Amino acid sequence: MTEKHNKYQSGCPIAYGLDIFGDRWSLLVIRDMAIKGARSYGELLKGSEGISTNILAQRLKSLEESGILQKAKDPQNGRSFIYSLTQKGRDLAPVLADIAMWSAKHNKAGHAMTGFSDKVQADREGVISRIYAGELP
Amino acid sequence: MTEKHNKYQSGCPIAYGLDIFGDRWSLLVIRDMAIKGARSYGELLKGSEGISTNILAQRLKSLEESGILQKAKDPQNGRSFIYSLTQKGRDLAPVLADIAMWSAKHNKAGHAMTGFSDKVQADREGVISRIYAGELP
DNA sequence: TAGATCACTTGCAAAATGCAAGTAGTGAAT
DNA sequence: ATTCACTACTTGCATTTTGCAAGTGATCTA
Repeated sequence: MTEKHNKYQSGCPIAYGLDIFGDRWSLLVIRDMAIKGARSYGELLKGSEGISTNILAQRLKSLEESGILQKAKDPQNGRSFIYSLTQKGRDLAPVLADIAMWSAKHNKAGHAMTGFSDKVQADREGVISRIYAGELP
Repeated sequence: MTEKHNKYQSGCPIAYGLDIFGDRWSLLVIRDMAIKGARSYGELLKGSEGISTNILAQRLKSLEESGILQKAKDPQNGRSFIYSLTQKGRDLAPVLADIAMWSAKHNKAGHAMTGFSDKVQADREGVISRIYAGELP
């Protein structure tokens, strides 16, 4: 795995993160894996608010190259692959948690998927440590 | 201020956040205001890793419409404006802090602007509460 | 009152995105 | 053994967004 994505490299830690997941879809893919337990291409395609298939393929490749996730053959089904977050990917749990808390506070129109916001607000640390451990929050 | 940006509206709290700041530049603008204390168009233009002027203008408008920041005339200088984060914008401090902590852990090549990472690692809560209060971390 | 500042806007090329359709390698059923 | 379906993509092309360079207009400054 090689670090790429250095298009905007500046040494700033915020910019480093954005260089990897600072686009419309990457964090949604990570969310689907971390929070919803999505593991296959098909699940991710259905999960991410209508991401198109070419963009999903591109993001998966890019996130794999950045060490956020890994791809393995499904031993149960030869035509399918299993995507899973690496520790580097699971370490983004606090970011997901804080965005959810921020939205819970500021999105007055929110209604769907409040489950995660609720869990985070009730027990932020517990949610984060479950994601760290590779479990569902 | 009207809530727009509902292009991808799904009700998910993560998607709500990404809808507002899920692009290459918005969080960098917010970072420059929250962490570096940037207040004018010119400072933001110089601060954000080479953002182009049309994109900066666009983002400032969009972030203002989303209630993240506000724009006021500079009473000292009639040709200049003062941009400042609203509480909604300052509430993103934990997100910035966690991205910085994540990068500190995973970006082995990092060197510039480690000051913020160091501060966050030493005293995350202090950094966040100073940003909440509108101070520099 | 001429020149510099500041905050943009405009025009155009280049890149990223979105959509629809197609492909390749299994697996399952006949 | 062959057809059909499933899974994970790839490809082509139109649309949208971005990036760069240059230009505009309203202050301030000398």
